[in-house]
Amino acid sequence: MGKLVTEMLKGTLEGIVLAILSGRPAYGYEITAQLRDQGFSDIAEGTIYALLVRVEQRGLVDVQKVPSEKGPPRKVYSLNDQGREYLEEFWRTWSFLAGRLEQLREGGK
Amino acid sequence: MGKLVTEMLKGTLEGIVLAILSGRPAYGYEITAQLRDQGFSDIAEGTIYALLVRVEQRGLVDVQKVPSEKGPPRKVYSLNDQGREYLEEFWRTWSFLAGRLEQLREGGK
DNA sequence: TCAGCTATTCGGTGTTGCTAGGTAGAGGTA
DNA sequence: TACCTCTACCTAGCAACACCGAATAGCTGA
Repeated sequence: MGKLVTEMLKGTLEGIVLAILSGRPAYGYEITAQLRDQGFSDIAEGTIYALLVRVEQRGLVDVQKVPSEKGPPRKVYSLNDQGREYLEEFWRTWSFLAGRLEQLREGGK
Repeated sequence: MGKLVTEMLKGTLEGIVLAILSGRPAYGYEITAQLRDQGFSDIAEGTIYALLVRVEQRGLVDVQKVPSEKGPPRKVYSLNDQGREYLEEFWRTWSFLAGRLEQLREGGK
């Protein structure tokens, strides 16, 4: 996709990644691949790693280093309680925004 | 609301404003007030004006200066054909993103 | 005259995703 | 050995965007 998605991802990508982690723990490389499979075709790897560092520093996730058979050790992230709380807040905010936009879309027809 | 909304608005606020303009022409001050009424309580005025300048420079809107009875002349913006096309693209992108997030939300339960 | 509302503009800041590299481990091939 | 490929992570510099704070300007009513 294009620049539109890029701008929209600002603020939502974080929630997306946390939502993925709420399902099960995962590591950066894996998350990137998963997102690409799901249609976010041009997500940059660096973006995900930087994002994971940020959420870790904010204490939303726990990290565990796990050796890989195929390369350098993986940093496996898992959502902790604080992260789960934050994710709920994210969903509330998202619902608000999505509601407004839905309304605007209806009105515009 | 908080920082979450601020970050989410990046990329979507533009579409929101264009969607408002697709209903009828409007000027900056009016748009700001309307957004605040609709729940975007802490939208900064400066943000809207800057956004309007951007979309004007990209040729998505036409501008007309109209005298006001209550203050300085208003700059009334109206969506043109190019803007209408762009707005459709915006909705497509939004739908994609909203779909992905909806799916994630379901899965996370 | 001065406060208050309307209406627009601008400079500086922080956050965020992208670009474009680099580092490093393990396996396969010539 | 030398080289390539895949896995896996990291980093510096950049552009876009929303916010903050302040300034400017026109009009009205106390």
